[in-house]
Amino acid sequence: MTTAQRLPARTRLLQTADRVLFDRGIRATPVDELLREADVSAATLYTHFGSKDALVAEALRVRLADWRAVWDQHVVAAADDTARLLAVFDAMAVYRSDQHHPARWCAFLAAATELPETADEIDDALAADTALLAERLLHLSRPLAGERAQDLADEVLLAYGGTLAAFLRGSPRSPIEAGRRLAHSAVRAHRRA
Amino acid sequence: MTTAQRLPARTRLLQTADRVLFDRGIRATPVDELLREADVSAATLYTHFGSKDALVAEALRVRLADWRAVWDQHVVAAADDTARLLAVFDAMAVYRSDQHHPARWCAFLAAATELPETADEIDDALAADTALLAERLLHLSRPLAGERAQDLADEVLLAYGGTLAAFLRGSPRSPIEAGRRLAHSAVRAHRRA
DNA sequence: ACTGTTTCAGAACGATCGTTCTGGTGTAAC
DNA sequence: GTTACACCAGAACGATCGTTCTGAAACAGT
Repeated sequence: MTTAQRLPARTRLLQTADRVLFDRGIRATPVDELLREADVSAATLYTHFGSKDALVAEALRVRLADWRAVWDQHVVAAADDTARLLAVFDAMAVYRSDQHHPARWCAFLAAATELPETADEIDDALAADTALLAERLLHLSRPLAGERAQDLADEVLLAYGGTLAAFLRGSPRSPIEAGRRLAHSAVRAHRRA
Repeated sequence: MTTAQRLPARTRLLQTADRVLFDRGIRATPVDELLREADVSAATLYTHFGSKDALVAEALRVRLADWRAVWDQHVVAAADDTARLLAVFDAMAVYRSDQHHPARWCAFLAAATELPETADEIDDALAADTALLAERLLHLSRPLAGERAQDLADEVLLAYGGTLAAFLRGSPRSPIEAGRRLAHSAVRAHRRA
């Protein structure tokens, strides 16, 4: 058991937080459980992050960066404007199936629900997620809907959020397929107009 | 201050629970705060409900019944098949603007997020909400999409859930309008097919 | 070998919260 | 007037949890 291959405690904590907090619930997971799973002492956590909330906020920032990268790949790989806009659903499928990023549904919406009126850091992370989605979807909607791009972007954002809510609800069975179809019909509606 | 006009403690508790729990957060609201706002003693709460979770479950059941009634009214008042399917968005607008039913977003999805692995009663309430939505939307989709009614119902359910998630996210600004447009384009897509 | 840094295990503290207990008041039926 | 029931105020208990403290081990750079 050499220490050579061992990742630093901070990294282990972040990975464990991402894996456990957003899958079992943020408030439902006590700090002690994180410490046990990450094999880290309490003192180390609090020297690195200062509080559980700050760890949550940092885990959200990392998650957003990862998600953004996955989404990027699927946008650049898409063939045409429609595929680029709908790439968000393909990215979601890949991101969710990735064993390194389990989650009951959306980590950001879960944080907003579980932790109302807490650290500003967490609100900021949620705002950053929403801003990324809104800006990108608007940008990707422009070539398809022109002046009506904002409406189309709003609709695709709703289809995205509805897909996430469907995971929480457990219905329908294939949320991503339904979400993609929904967004697709929104695109067709705007192209005709 | 005669006692004549005073509602029974059980009713006051349920009304307060509906108003406070789902607006400020279920876990974020301590029992003591409910007791203070309902002007009820702790002993009374526990003789009537047995636990906070049971009170939450009962409040969810009442909320579902109220929501179902409002939705009903809008379905029967609708002019044609399309309006009947989209009536769920009009009902949402009315239900949300009703001062007696404030909420940060959806009480059922919030309960599922805030209280994972708790009382079965609460899971049952969420399941009942999803079942009501799924069955009704499927029924209302039949005259519009025939054999593809399930797909259309899934899509409208996603648009509905996305609208709720948009309230939590704060974006877009007018979620119900966007949700309605989204569902409308789904209907048109299925009518053409 | 010395020093600074990182990390550890584990106990302890303090606050919050759900729940129960004690003892009692007010009201309505008979 | 007594019995029964609904309700009250407030203290108290027990459990959980975030956080801090104590004291020490492992390791890196010089």
